[in-house]
Amino acid sequence: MPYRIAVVVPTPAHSTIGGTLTYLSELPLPPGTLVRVPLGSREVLGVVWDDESATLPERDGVETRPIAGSLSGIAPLARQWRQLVTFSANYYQRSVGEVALAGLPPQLRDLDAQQLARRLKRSVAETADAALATPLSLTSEQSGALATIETERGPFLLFGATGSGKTEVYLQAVQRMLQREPQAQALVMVPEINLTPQLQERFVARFGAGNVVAMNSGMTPAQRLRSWLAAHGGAARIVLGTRMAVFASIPHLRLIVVDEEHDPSYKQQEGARYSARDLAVYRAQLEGAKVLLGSATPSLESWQSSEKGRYRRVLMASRVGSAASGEGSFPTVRLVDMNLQPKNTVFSPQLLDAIQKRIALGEQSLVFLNRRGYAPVLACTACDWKSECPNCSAYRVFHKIDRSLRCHHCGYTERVPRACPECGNVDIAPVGRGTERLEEHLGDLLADVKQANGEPVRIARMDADSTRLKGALEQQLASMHAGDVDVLVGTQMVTKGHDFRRITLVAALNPDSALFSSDFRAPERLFGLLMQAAGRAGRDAAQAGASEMWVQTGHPKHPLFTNLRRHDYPAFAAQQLKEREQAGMPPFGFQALLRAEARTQEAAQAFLKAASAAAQELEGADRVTIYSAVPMSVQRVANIERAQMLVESASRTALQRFLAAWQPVLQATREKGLIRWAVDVDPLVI
DNA sequence: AGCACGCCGACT
DNA sequence: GTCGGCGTGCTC
Repeated sequence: MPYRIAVVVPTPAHSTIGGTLTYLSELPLPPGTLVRVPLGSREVLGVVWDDESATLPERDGVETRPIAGSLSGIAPLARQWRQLVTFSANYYQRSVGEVALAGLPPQLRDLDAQQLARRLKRSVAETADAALATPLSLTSEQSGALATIETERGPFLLFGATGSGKTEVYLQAVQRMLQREPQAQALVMVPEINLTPQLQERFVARFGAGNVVAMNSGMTPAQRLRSWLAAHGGAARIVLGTRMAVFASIPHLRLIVVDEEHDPSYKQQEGARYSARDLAVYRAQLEGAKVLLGSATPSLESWQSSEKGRYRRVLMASRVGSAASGEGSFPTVRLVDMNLQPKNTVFSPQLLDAIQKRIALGEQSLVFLNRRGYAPVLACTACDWKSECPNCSAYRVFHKIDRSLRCHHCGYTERVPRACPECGNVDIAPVGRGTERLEEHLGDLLADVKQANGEPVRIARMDADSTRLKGALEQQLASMHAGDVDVLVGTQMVTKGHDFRRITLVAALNPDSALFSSDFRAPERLFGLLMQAAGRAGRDAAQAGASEMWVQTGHPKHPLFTNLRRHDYPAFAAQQLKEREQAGMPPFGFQALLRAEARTQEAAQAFLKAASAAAQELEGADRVTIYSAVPMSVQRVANIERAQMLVESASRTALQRFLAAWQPVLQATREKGLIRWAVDVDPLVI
């Protein structure tokens, strides 16, 4: 007598299958069991789900089919994991099956029963521990932070300056928890895949390779399966990964660490657009685990939560190794008023002079500019031709190294034409500058400058282009550490995490665009970026007081810089939060975006307008504001037109209710030429 | 998302 | 006369 079971299958959000499907099974399978089921003409991986009201009605004419098999070697996924998936699917407006299957390693789908059994056996076999590094001794601030984390409930916002030793706090918080509970597991998340190797090294040195597994998108399918099985089986005590790791199956999860919690990389930007940081807080609550968010410049959302007491703020103000917690242990911020410089000055004489002094001292400088390539546009000097991308509403960037024009949106690349394609004029010139041109320009400016030993100055560049090849990043980092570079030019990539001990000067050349951006989060990002960049200078406490952060700006009196100068994040946050509150912006208001992609801009907007009109009829529509449909800032990418529409509410619950009611309406809305649409809840970029 | 079914152009 | 373009629609 077969049992009827509810199963979630991988279907995208707006297919008509949002809930569970009913299958037949000879055995009663508990929720969380992995099963293979027939779906249409193919066989897919599914998860047995809690049979509640979400099950789609079994319709006449559609026969209920038996499951094809179950993955009996793998323990069912825990109730808390299923709850996390269900919550995420509902909150971010996707199907449960899509979120569930996206959270599982892809190989689980592809391997047959024997292959899986082999992998399982192998994952159990290995646990050999090398000698473990001993914990570092702690500053009183670090000990205090640990004590708070031990004794209170959280969530915790570890507000720690760069260099204050947050990583050691994570390590010891994990260590204490693992020692206290023999089965306990920890999840440690980092924003970028680039940052995993160095953190992994530290965790492996402390806890042994057998206890630590990594999870990020750079791993091979086989590695991912291995890590997943080790975490799911409980053998891996520590899971270290990027945002996807928030969905890892960790049955005895007791502690979650979110490092650099303000980092926008925690927001997934395709498929289910979840915030791994927000889900970490939710998951901790589900599992009864502690959660620790760490940052020197927290997101204003988290900061506001700590102001209101929803999060417990833990402060670590001073750098490890500094004599006292005085201002002197942070780099001095020097603002250069570019209004006083000749127009189009790239390096002010003061900054150039300061860099030369550092070179003479044998110290390193870091110049950062958030734009890669040689020049963002190439233009004809005779007619109005510019290097537009034929497929996107954007300019192709000039890369001098391989004389190419590259579109950074769709990847379309061509060799630079010899002459203007419009008028034949041979004089086509770069406009503006990126890191390549900056490196070249700096080379000219410092051509006659020598190091103390009489050798010429060594300038290097580090950005997504220079580190594309495998091993290139590691090599560049190594030459920085070895002192083989005097001045490093780079994009924001260089400001993240890397521990450059010899840098004593950091310069931001032109950060002004963020001050007056239409994106209300631009100042928050800029402040974080500059604080991070400043944190690169003087990581060695001995030099910290003598190091400098230079900012060239046309607005030296701007409050953002005033607060930067004082290293005063709380004052910056207070000022920003006041503005946000007055404008009803997050975290005081809640937002969602409806995005549409279509053949034509008209079709994309027509869909949004129809959705808007239909929304007026819905219950709860009076508690949200729906703005007009507008083209996205880059309106066309790869010949697809894009438009979006903002929905706002003063209440998160009201917004959620509205979105849930809107979903079926959106699914029913057809528009000729529409390619796809998606809802982005709590969008980071508007 | 896949994968089918379904109706109109250039080829063995 | 068929192979194949990708437009709509379904999957327990």
